[in-house]
Amino acid sequence: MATSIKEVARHAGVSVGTVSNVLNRPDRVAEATRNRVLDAIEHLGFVRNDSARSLRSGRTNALGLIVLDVANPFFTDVARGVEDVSSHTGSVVILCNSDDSVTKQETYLQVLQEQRVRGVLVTPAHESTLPIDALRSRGMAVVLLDRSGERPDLCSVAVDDVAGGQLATDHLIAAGHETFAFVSGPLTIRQCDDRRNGMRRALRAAGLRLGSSTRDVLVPAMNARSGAEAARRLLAGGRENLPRAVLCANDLLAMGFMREMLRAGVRIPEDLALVGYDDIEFAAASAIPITSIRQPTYQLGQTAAELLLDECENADTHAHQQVTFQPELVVRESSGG
Amino acid sequence: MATSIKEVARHAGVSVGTVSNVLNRPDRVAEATRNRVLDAIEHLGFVRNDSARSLRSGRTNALGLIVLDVANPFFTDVARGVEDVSSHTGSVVILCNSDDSVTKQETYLQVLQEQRVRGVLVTPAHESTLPIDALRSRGMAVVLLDRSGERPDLCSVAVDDVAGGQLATDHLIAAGHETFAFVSGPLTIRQCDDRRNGMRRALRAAGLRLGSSTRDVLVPAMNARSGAEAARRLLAGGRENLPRAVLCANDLLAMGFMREMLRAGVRIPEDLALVGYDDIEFAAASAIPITSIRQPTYQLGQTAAELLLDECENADTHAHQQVTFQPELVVRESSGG
DNA sequence: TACATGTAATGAAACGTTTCATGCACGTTG
DNA sequence: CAACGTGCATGAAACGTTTCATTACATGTA
Repeated sequence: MATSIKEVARHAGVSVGTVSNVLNRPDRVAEATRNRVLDAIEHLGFVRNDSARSLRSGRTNALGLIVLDVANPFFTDVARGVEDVSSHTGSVVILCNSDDSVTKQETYLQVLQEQRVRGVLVTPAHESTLPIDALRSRGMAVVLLDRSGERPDLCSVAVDDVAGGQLATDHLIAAGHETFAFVSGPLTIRQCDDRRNGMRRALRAAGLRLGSSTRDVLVPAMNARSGAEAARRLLAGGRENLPRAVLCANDLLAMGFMREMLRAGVRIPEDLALVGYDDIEFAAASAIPITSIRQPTYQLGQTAAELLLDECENADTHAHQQVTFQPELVVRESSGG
Repeated sequence: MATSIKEVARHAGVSVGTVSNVLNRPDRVAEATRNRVLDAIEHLGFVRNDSARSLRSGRTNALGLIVLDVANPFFTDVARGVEDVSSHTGSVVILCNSDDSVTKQETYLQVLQEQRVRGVLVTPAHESTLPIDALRSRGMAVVLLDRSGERPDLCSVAVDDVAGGQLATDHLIAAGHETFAFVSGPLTIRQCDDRRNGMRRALRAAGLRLGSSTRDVLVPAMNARSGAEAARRLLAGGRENLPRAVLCANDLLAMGFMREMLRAGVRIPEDLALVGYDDIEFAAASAIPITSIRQPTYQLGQTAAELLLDECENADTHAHQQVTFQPELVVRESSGG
């Protein structure tokens, strides 16, 4: 079907070895010969067969990326960072959504091994333990995404969610507020738990008694609908008992929360200051722009890809790193500017 | 390095052919032998080498997906649809962002050919002509994404943007409005142009004179910032000259537009009815929920992947299809409910 | 007993590369 | 003139599978 190196060789009147050299070490071939080969390639429309290439050489130029769900803007940006880095090195990204399912994750790991990818970037599914040593022994590098240094013999890249929670809360404390609430999905989600801990740490540091100054409002999901539910629950306790400052575990929650509060006549930020998390594009575009915590998601992907590629290229000199990025406070109207 | 079929064969005391049969046609191998081989595979931690597999068989199980940018929620959902379908058939998706650059697109097409992917799903970069016949002649199936049937000998999947513009406008006309504006990015973007044409068609059908009843507000980008700019430009013409109904070419524009209008004291929908496009998640979550046009993005990806796989599997019976999905109006507060 | 039938397993060729030891033709040096 | 580099090109082996013609053996039938 497709033309092979052999046909090119025949057409150019050289041996296959020479064609391979033209492709891989053009400087070792005399100019006249090289041109003859290049003409033949052009003329026949020859395209290298990467399967043969990597079968023989033992290395592919593909990377695996396993995320929970690309439809989540967080992972989308990460994916973009990964793809940009790897495209610069001529590598190719195989995209996998695990949907936080251990089964899917394992299936994909198997497939990626069969593909003999050079390495995988993986956000481990909830509660799963990656068979990292088994992967390693098959020559696959592994970098953890969005999980901080659980193992020192591994590269990982994450954002410090405790610091983020703290940052947001410090901002609210500085504005003089004294009663707080944390609106969040289940605390079994690591991000939620970390952000909550950051909040509590900030409150303690400010000398506030946790029991009386703050409360948690836990809802089942991390979307706008759940945010609205949280607002209704607080409103049910009576207008006079509302907290003065609220931190939501992500921006979707904050948007739903805000809408419900406004509808009930609560003024933001005058009556209640609000801070979200993630700084998605829409946080700035909403009717009352939302103060939020920005994470360097794109950079997260970039860095992870760079670490992985370094581990592949320079296996001997490579030093495993646990990179933790610091989040950033973006102040907007919802918290009083 | 990695253990091969040969070692498995030796360990199980059979020939390599038998191991291959256990892997590919287990029913042709006697149970006792099969178990012996499976044990050996388990014991040695053998993982098939897909490079060798596809070199020999001439077919891979990889698909190429070239989009303009996965960071765009539209393409993210499409990608999700593609990935779900292909994972069911054990295929793998190679993700490529062309950033609407012809050069990048060509680079990726080259790489995908080298990978000998079974086919590509591609949103062609602006103004580019795909070398479809060349791809075909190398055995690669092609399905166009988000471009409607330009060629009858090709599968394509798209959403009818003209119908969408019409749908949105009919809704505004039905509400009794008589002065309109279309807020949009450059009309060189096909989606913008199509949606505008749909709008004009609806206006004409309602017997309105285009020249006096509607105007275009064109801004450089399709984001919230540009939406705000469009609003300021209209406000500069005097409050009394504002249109009564506005269609924005996407929801981000609509969000920025709305914010600026609210800030200027224009009431939505009382003073001005607003309709967006795309129905992104945040359209519903915004302070005044935005009426929008929903597109079946996930389904778009699914269908495209299915068409591609059918073209690969059943090359002989496959009939090329140009699928056009119909968009849907989602009415919310911003247009008066 | 001889023969056909069917089931299992075998062994080697082939896929398209890369790699490496080898060969050849020159020119240079002692 | 012999010996030796140097620069290019060659040809065959190897990578790990799949595939297929062939063999081996057991069972059933005439």
